[in-house]
Amino acid sequence: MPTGVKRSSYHHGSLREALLDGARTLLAERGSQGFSLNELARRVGVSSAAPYRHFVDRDALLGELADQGYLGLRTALEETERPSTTPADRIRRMGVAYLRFAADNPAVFGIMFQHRPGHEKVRPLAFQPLVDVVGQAQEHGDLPDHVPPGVVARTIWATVHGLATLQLGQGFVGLGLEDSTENLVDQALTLLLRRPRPGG
Amino acid sequence: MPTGVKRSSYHHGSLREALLDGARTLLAERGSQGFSLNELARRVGVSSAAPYRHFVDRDALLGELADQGYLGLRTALEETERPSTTPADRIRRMGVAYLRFAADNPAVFGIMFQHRPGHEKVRPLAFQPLVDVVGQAQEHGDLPDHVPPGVVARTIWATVHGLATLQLGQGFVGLGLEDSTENLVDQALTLLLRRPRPGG
DNA sequence: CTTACAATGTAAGTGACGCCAACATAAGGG
DNA sequence: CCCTTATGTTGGCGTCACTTACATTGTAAG
Repeated sequence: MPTGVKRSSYHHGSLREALLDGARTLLAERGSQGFSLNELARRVGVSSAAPYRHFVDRDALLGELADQGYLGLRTALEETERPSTTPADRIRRMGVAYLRFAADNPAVFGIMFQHRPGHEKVRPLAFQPLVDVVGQAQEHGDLPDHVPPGVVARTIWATVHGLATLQLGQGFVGLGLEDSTENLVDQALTLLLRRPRPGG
Repeated sequence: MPTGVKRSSYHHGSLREALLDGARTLLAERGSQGFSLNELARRVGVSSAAPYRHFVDRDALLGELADQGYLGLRTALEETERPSTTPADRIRRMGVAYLRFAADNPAVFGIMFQHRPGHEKVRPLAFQPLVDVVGQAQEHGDLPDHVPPGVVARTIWATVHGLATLQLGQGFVGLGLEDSTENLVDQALTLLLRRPRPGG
């Protein structure tokens, strides 16, 4: 039964999924600060105590959304694969995809990177695609290979993650450096990658 | 009159400063999520309505702490100056100072980079020392000079900021890449700076 | 000095919040 | 069919941010 639709029976039928779906849109509207479990229950058409049958508390629900966010981020990074391009280009596309994901899901992105125990399990999954491509870029000569790929990937991740969080928090406003997402990523990664970008 | 000390007179005398001081320690204990204006008022020994004589709402108080945080971050970056070292080394020390600031003031750091209108004025102040040193590093040949210093500084900032936020959120846990703050910054900036670090 | 006023405190209350305990209803297996 | 378990509801607790009306004090003009 879809979110927000009145039900006739006492039991909802698929409340857990309805809560997760409703939480995503409520988060998009109100942000992670303004998110309210009571309002979510109200929208789904259920009492304010019902969600506690499916999630131990508010943080457990948000944590589940974060876990799903890691999977979504991973597939977003994986989907940057294209036939016959260089690893360096793939890294650029991953960076852009990362910023896009953050811009499209700002609240979930924020929750993903607050410290909540348990995320150490699922976060490496989103990190792995980058490590793989960095290894390829090292073989291809686009990145120094005297450093383990994990360390290089961590640096690239930090750079892209920093761009994403600063952009979300309007960190670049007021510096006189207005740029598009693509330029932001390009200018940053050009300093890290050894070869200049093919298109410029 | 210091925080938490009982007063005899009806008026506090310096409530505004006492609130800001108490807020810093309360934030350190509870984090920005668990921070409560009521508890702050209780600790300072004043009614829960009193803070509203000095701050329009909770966010205004936190915003003021964020503004002070920008000034503190700026001085932390400025204090990395040493006689007779290279600009590249100065950049490394700035990076370490940035991570230290974040680790020492995690809640304030988090508040600083959430989007709150007004911070566009004071944030460039903390950004400026880095821009200056990047310009020197370009003249010194440690960074490419065919790109404006602001753009290079933005990339370095993003990298260091990413390291800081990921470290705060335990982002590197579970990756099998445990490192000290100094190593984290060194390994990242070595990829950005052209010359290898003198010590290694 | 007094008296008016502005600044700064309190008390009490509002609606929303997260969460809990006790109870009601339904679903499903023996 | 009945009994257990899962999954809802009602009502309530304590806390929160914030407001309104009132109390107290510092200050400065008459």
